[in-house]
Amino acid sequence: MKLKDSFFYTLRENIKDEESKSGNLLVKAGFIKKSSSGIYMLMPLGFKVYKNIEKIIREEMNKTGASELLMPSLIPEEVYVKSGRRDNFGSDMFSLKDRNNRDYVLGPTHEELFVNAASMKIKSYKDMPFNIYQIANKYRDEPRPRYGLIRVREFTMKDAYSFDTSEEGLEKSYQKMYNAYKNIFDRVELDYKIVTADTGVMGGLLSEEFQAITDIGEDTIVLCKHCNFASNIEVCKSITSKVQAQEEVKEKELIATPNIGVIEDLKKAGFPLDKLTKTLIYKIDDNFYACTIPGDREVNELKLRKLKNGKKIELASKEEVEKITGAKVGFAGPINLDIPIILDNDIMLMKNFLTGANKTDYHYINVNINDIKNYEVADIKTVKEEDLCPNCHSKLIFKKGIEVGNTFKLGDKYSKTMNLTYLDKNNQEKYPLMGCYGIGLGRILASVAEQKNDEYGLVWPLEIAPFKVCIVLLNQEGESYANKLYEELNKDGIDTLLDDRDERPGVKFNDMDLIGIPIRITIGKKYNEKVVELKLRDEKESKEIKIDNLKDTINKLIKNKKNV
RNA sequence: CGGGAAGUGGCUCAACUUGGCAGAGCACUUGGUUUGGGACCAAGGGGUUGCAGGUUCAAAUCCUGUCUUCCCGACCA
Repeated sequence: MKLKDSFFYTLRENIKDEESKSGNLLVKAGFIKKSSSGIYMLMPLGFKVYKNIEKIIREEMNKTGASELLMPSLIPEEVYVKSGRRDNFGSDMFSLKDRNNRDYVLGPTHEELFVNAASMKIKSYKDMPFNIYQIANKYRDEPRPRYGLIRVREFTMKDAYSFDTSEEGLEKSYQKMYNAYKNIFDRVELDYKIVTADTGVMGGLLSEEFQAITDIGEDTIVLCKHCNFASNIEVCKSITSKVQAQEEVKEKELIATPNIGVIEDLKKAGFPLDKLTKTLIYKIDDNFYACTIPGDREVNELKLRKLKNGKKIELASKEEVEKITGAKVGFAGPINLDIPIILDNDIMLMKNFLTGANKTDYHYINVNINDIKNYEVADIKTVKEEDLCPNCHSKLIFKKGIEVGNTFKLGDKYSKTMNLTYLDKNNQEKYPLMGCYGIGLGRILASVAEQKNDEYGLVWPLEIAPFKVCIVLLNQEGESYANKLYEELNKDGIDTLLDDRDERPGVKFNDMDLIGIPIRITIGKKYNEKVVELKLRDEKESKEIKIDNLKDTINKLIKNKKNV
């Protein structure tokens, strides 16, 4: 790209509508432009980065032997009704009608169509394993798009689907993808962690997320300081950090606690925090449960819902709580309740603790497990930082992450609902075992931008940078040399940009810094002495280089960077 | 969906409280001087103030409605 006669622009001021660092920088540097909420145009520079990411993904996918294909975006609604997922997606689906008043949706994900496609081949156990994938747009009407390209409504995703006849086969296919994903995220130089996660609307057996680490991450990921344990907080097992209390068991006692309902107030009233518990009434599908946890903890609704195999979980309303407990909100407790009681496993280690009395303005103190009848014990609380690692019992730390990739072992969930079968060796009808594997291209672009920038702008990793080299032409006598260098580098496959604009040096330097080109060649004052300058975007100082050595140096730089 | 904020040339914002010719900086055009980290001088072009309605002699400004965008939350591969 020669800047003079091409569609290149940058903005000088921050964009009001883009608060996230990546969103702001990408718009300012002319990589993207918002079209409407959660929908963006990819401008030439952004499209180049996008294509570089796409290329890496395609290369790594093809290396695994997967076959690329392309699915439509417009899909009859019926397809999702059949698989039972129409309701799961609800209003997250963009839906529309065709001229004959038939219902269509814009595909939010493509498991169903891939199963349909797979059925073209799958007849016998001999037809597997295989893996098919596409790089295509997905549409999800997010309730709240945000952070530039991070959470959007139209986005490009690479989604792959593997089909196997056995657990071992699925495991093998899964590992292949898992390794390909590691290669991909290593090549784009993302700082990421792989965590175990919830299977969510995908369903299935196992889900692992590839999380880019950044402060604006929407997920909290739990890491261990010592071992390699890593989990999304949603599913992170909580092992107790409490020790069994060693005191004498006392007799429970009803005490008046007028207007002191919430934990904060109980603390202020002088009750020791380690004796406090709280009991929350949850409604899972249509059943109520009382959940008692230590006073300083939070219930993990996902874990609780899964414990009861529920579809929908919500806190009971004020009215429902009052009806169930016979007391105002704030005084619920596990004693004398008519609904199932779930105690967090930490409660089992406590003695002489405090609970609500199911009587307005009263609590029990010195409650012990024996005072509670018909309870169930489970891990229902959310882990905290400094909790113990379920794996090695060191301390846990938290980080924020953006989910840039996700791998699922689906098992036979979709082959069953969509009735995809094959005949095995014994002429028995069986369901193939599936895996599905997604990567968000825009999210990679945005996450890298979010992680790699400085006060001057973006700092792209070499392999996905829109251009690897930029030539800043400051001395008109060097013009023909600049053009020659530009042609030669591009011919050698080194994507190079030439800033031949009639601008002041400061403007050129600032623009090149803003758009984050890794290698900068300045043709300036010393061109007459056959010397140019070379500066790396992520280094402060530039160095002078003889023209004769320039191409060698650039080649070496690119080679070395790749190997690192 | 709940809470908050904002819509004024391409961008960032002022004028709104107290109604009276719609402004500045950046960007753009022309001329000149400049030329190694976002130059300077001069002269220009560009806006039915998100949209609709109302009040008024007069509305960017007051009132009503509506749309859009962002932020916090809820939700979410």
